Amino acid sequence: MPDPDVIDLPNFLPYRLAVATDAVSGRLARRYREEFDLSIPEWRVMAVLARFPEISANEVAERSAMDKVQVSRAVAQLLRSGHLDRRADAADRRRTMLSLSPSGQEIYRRIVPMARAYEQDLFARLSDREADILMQALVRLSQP
Amino acid sequence: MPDPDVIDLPNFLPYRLAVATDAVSGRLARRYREEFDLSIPEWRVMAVLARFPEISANEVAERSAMDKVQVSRAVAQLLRSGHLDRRADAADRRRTMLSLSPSGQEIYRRIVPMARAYEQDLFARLSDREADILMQALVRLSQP
DNA sequence: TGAAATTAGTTTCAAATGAAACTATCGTTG
DNA sequence: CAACGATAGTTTCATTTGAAACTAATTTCA
Repeated sequence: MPDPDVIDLPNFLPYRLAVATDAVSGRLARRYREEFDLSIPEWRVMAVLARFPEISANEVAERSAMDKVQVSRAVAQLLRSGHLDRRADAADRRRTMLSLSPSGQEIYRRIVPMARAYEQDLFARLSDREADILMQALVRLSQP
Repeated sequence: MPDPDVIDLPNFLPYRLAVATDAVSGRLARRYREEFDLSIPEWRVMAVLARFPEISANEVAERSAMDKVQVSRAVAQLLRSGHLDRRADAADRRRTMLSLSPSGQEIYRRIVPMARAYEQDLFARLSDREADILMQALVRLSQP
């Protein structure tokens, strides 16, 4: 019977969640880095732009759970490595419209199977029902 | 029906996990900081020492999913703020035995109800069965 | 209209983090 | 027992990250 005055870290939800994310993100980050020389923020930007081409940096931020500073830095790096194209918005010259360059599309095309396979590897540890409940629980925990 | 060539970030498990952890840890970190002026690594060290008094820094690292550098830095800070006591191990003078100081115990005693209440707040978003499945799923995802 | 407030995005500076090197002590074995 | 390797913990240095300040363009509204 657990002592109510002492917290058992391995059973403490925020800790367990952080440990799981460290493990899952860590392995994935290593693959992005080794196989594609991308950081996770860079990958997120590419993933958003693959799904929503020609959007602004701010819209990328909204769709990737990153702030505008993170996006700005990831975009700068992706421009350096040639995976992104950027053009000024004629209607509002503060905004810049972003999209994957041909090289970015090519890399993205190669990332997708790896990312899917990795995700499948994770889901293989769970039954379908457990996976559903997990995904839904994570959404609930994300709410403010 | 989902496009197999495009990944939908909000439904991608590693992303959803990272977003949930950011939310959960972020809110908690803010409270530790505001109410107790502690970082999460410092809190982890204290939580481990409350449960396992008089252990070495290495043992703290093993029990807190941190590496020895993180533990060393957190311990240094906790010594500065007076929440930890440290004494050399007579048998092995490389090791130092750590424990919560009276002030550390006092802080810990005040943290526990806050941390439990916060965790309860999270679990309140889930049914008991969902919570069980979530906790178990997180353990499975943490495995190498 | 035009000054003030807002928005998009970047840069700066300080603090946090990670990897590798380092110090000190201990254990092992020739 | 002396040299060598292993272990506990710290420090250094480079990179990453976060918060705030900044620039440039746009919108608001007196």
